[in-house]
Amino acid sequence: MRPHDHGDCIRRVLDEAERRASEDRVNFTPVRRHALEILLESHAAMPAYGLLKRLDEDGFGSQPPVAYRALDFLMEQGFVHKVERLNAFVACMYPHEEHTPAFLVCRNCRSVAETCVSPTPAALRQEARAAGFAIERSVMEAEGLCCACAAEGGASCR
Amino acid sequence: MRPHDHGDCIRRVLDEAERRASEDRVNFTPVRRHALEILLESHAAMPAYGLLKRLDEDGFGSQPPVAYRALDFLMEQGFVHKVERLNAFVACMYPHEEHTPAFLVCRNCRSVAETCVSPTPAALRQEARAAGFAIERSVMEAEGLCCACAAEGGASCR
DNA sequence: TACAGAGAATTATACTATAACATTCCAGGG
DNA sequence: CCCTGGAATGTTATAGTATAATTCTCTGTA
Repeated sequence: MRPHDHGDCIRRVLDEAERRASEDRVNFTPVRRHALEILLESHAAMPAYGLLKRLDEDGFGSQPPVAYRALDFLMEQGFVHKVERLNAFVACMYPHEEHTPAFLVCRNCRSVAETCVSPTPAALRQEARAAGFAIERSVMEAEGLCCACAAEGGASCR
Repeated sequence: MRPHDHGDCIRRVLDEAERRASEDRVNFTPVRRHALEILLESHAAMPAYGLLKRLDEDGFGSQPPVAYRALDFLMEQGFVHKVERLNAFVACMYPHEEHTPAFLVCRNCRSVAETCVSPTPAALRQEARAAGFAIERSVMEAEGLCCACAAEGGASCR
């Protein structure tokens, strides 16, 4: 992850989410909003039970469905992606555009850099067409070492 | 998945795995081999506990590590991939070549068509370079409807 | 024989996710 | 005003996925 004004980056995404939610007339309830805020705090992927713990601490309830419902909503709206490789979740950095998310997942610090590979790479589209397969969504996940962790020889970067 | 001579397809992959294993002097033990055979029986993704059940029925033990150890080995050797989206495993159709696996996962029948998108798509490689991220492995997963299921209007194809 | 290393067995537990059903709350129609 | 239907939430229970930790058992070799 490159250095950036994280406060600004949070605000920008949150504003966009707010705008989109009211535009689409979907119910951006407190628990949903707070879940998004928590995920926006860092660019690391957060497991569902980590999110649940935070939500519980902040008074939103302690049972798994609390977290999973919020996550389902946020994913449907495209505000959050699941990083399958980690069974964990990250706030989307590009909530304003249709895209095929791609993740650079650091195996050391679990930071996740999201980038758009848009649209689906031609090679895959072509394979799908040849097989008569109708792609509805797709994702790419790459695992490796982020810049910071590589610099520290694999030690933690946080 | 297109129709194909599945018996031949199994034999081909199994032979190749056998050859590679003896070449690399890795220990292709009975449980490991049998796990691969089970996964080769179909192109659908099999969950770890489904594999475990089969291994148990065939007398290889009933505890989770039985399956996970075999799977770890097979994945290390590149004979098997994990389909993260499904938390399930498929035998690799291209064990003879270095590749970035890509999966076309049918959301209806769970069949998995593997294809190579080789090497990592340029767009992602470039993003990674820009971020100073060192990719060690990557995978693509697309979800949608396979040919057969689409033809049946979304009903089961098996 | 003694030892080292790989693989396997065993036991226990941690983590991830969903099913199923009850309750609350609020907007829109009668 | 009531009531009703849907969305959201609360609650309890359980299903499914994965790994930790320890011990055992071979087998090849010094």
